[in-house]
Amino acid sequence: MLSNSSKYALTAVLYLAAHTDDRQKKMVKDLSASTNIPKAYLAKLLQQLSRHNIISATKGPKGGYYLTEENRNLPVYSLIEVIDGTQRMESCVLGIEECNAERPCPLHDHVYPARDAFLGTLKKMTIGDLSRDLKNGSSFLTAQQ
Amino acid sequence: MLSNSSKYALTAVLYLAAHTDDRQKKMVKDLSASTNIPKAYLAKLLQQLSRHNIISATKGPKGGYYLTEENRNLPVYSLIEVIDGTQRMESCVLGIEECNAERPCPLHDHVYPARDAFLGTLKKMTIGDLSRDLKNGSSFLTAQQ
DNA sequence: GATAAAGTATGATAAATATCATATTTCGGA
DNA sequence: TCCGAAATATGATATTTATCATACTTTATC
Repeated sequence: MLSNSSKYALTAVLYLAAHTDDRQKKMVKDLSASTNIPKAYLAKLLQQLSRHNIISATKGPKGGYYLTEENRNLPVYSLIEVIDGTQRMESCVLGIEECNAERPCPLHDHVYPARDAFLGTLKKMTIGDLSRDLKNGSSFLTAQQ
Repeated sequence: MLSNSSKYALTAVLYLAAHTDDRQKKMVKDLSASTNIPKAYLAKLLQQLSRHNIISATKGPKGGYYLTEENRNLPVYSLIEVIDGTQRMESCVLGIEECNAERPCPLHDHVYPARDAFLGTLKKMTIGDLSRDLKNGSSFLTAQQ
């Protein structure tokens, strides 16, 4: 449903949410090792997110990526928007341009309630919200070792 | 959410459901024209579906693609399975292998109810079900001309 | 049975996505 | 103030997905 890029990006950002703040930062290298995401690819994704102010970064020694309080309050969907754009999740399931309640595609009335609930959740939940379970050990980012 | 291929395939099959039966068949060429799906690409998709008995075909003059009663009773999801496989829709939103209720990813509990409802609908509704609205003019496969 | 009209099989090309590599910029600390 | 550690920018390669093309097989009809 999400692109690989979004999956990687979201995983990395949730990791940052659980393990960084203004004083504790993480380098791409370490993030890559912890999340099993290819380093160079991850670097590119993080750069995109940083450019759009979804995450924070400082260069130089002792630098790295991290999340501010502001970053944490962004909805999960804002990250997906930056990486995948809005089209992928929001356009008609059949790809029909002019699909709406007045002129619905055959799937419209049947699947849209569920899909809208799915999207609604992504738009409502923030990065910080999701990281809470991670921090207290009731959710996980990697398979059991 | 669906691949382009699945979107095309589903659109074409719903068109077949509304316009064909054992006696009224449609050639790829006409299907392509009616649905605005590239002809050669559509041909390949229909071949896949035919090979997996999702749709029916007869060769030679007067031949073409069509849906039997049996074809109509297949759930929409069976078509998606053939084209996209099951992975795309059913695997963890974050792509984590071992993600389940006991060891959930951070999104699991929040988005899975909605996603399961979405998938459930695709598995419950049949091609025939969806074609009914099309036939009586209360749903549409193309944008207004 | 010859012919032409259809689907079938297979492979080639194009575009998008995922992945890798490398040079540049910024900045902390000796 | 200079060195190295980090992100940043840019571009190259590989893989997947979408698209096109073409030769082959089956079958209705004359």
